[in-house]
Amino acid sequence: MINGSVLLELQRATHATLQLLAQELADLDLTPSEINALGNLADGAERTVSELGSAVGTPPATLTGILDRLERRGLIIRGARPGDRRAVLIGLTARGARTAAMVRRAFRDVEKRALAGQSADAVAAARAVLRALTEAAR
Amino acid sequence: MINGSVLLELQRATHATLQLLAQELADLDLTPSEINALGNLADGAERTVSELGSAVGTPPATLTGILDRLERRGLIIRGARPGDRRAVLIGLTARGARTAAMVRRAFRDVEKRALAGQSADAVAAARAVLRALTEAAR
DNA sequence: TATTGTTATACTCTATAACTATA
DNA sequence: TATAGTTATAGAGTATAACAATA
Repeated sequence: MINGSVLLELQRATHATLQLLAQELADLDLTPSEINALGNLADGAERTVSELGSAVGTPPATLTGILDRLERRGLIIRGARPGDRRAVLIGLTARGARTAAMVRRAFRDVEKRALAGQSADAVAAARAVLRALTEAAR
Repeated sequence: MINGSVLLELQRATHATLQLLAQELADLDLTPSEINALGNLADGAERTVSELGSAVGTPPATLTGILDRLERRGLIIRGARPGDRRAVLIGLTARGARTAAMVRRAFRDVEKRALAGQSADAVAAARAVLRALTEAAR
């Protein structure tokens, strides 16, 4: 039964949750990609463009535009990586960190609400499956 | 740990598998959205634009453009629904059915390969989690 | 009046390849 | 030569609102 395909369900869930997140964060005026980028940066660690790209799943060329907008809005800064001046380190500004914290909270809220009826084991299994799918696609 | 967020892993897995699928189906020259639409239509059942839209997770206005291209390429046909001439029924052409079958096979291949190391229980749990996320976002 | 789908608009995302700077 | 990132280009996806046809 193709409509029970894990991949179809995966895409359905992604679209649905991204729209919900964009709604909940409507005040911040962020696109799905911007939400995704900030969600990944929310831990405060700096990342190169390539590293962030592989975390969010978009190629560097696409990320450039997304980062341009985030930088123009004062949410991130681009800096040089010591020892390799080709690489660009992406970091959050103070304002970006506050925004990212709101994004992170929205993530948690949606997860908590959506997964309330699921056992911890089921969620752990789901994570493993998601990671396996991601790994297989490299 | 935010980078263990289920939602971040969800988006990562979706991006990664969609790119893999587009690669494997490169000969068909389909975009991710077209792959998603054909994957949903592959069971041969006709659907209205709204129904297909909620299955793939895109609003009708977006779907119109995707369906325009699929129709121009002779993969789908738009027909009227008996009894309600507002609705448009989307069906596969013979050629579209063959293309959809290839899409479906690629889905199965990717799933089989990616989930080889996962137990049936884990996959079932993952499906349940995906459905819960989808449901929560309605 | 409400619903279904399409149009219109403006912007964002995407792939690809060419380019610059650095290694 | 290879790598990191940006730019350029053309096309695809998106949200929103307005619209036509039908219910």
